[in-house]
Amino acid sequence: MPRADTNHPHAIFLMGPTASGKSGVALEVARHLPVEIVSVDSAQVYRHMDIGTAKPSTETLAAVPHHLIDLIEPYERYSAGQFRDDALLAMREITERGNIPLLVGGTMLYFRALMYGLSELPAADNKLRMTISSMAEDLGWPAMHLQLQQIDPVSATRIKSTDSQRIQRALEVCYLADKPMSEILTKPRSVDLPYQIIHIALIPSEREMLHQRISHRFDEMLSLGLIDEVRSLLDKFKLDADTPAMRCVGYRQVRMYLNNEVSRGEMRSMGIAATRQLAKRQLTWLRPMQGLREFDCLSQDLAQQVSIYLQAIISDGVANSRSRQLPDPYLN
RNA sequence: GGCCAAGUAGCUCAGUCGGUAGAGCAGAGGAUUGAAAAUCCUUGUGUCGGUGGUUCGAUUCCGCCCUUGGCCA
Repeated sequence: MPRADTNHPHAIFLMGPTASGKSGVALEVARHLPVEIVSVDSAQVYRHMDIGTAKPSTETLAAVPHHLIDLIEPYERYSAGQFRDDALLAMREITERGNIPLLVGGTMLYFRALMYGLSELPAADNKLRMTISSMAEDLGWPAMHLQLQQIDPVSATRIKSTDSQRIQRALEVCYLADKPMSEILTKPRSVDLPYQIIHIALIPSEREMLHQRISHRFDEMLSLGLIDEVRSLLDKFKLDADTPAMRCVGYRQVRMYLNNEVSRGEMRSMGIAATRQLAKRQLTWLRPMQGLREFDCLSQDLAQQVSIYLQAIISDGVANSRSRQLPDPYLN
């Protein structure tokens, strides 16, 4: 469990589902506190993917320092482990400048990786993944699950035989490490997060309202030229359906439309539905977290509320004590 | 106005040779360790358009009406 030392500098975690207004809140906070923003977003790391990822405008990026945006090309791959390294480095540099790191985003696995660390698992290996995928194509994933059962029964019990992605990862880890993945997971993780963290969550009091915002926002993206953005992406890079970048919400559906797999109307409703489902999964991460300060993202003066709250805590010098008591979700 | 087809879950539709019904999608809940905006799990009671008739029993068969398509005038 991360131990908070009051000598440690502050850092702010601003978490919330898509379309909850995180960016607006962050900007308001930046007007009152010496913060630099660290994006916690697995889609905004891609260059050339601006409209569909709701990336901050160039003016905003110029006005307030932002980090971990536009890191890689759309054919490249990012990861939770890479994020953890990048974020810790950015945070250190920010505090060395005398500023406060403000981590803003909706990729909850990344937040978890920061808060609780990651086990020392081997990184992804493209060649091995391709080998496993082509084997799975011949034999089917249930057979691959059986294979996992041979080499790592503990993981095979935990992972469903239908969960292709986790079966692949587990096999990959077992082969690369030459031991069962489950064995590595039992070793203690090093959690080195030398900050007093202030946890904030933006939660909608009414789901229906968030849904309305989501569909408005998707239409807005379309009118800002999302389709052209995806088209030029596909022209430039030859991305197939299962590259990580093309699995992003919106991009996947527009790609299907450009491929004549669905009509424009279907593309729109599928994109909106995918965004709603994303928001639901993000809320599922947030719900059981203890020690969060929650704000209703539908309230009119949300940005002011959060900003005032943060100014009060930071001038006190001590983060709220509850935020130090987050239980480790990996221990049960 | 006449003929034909269709009206079943929020949507698209299956089905019941008469014993009150089930898929996909959407929605809801959950899981989540280097792809995570990913991947996966759980979750289906609805005047079967209305009304009258036949029948022990009608969403199912018959009559009439309503609505929506299409064709003919």
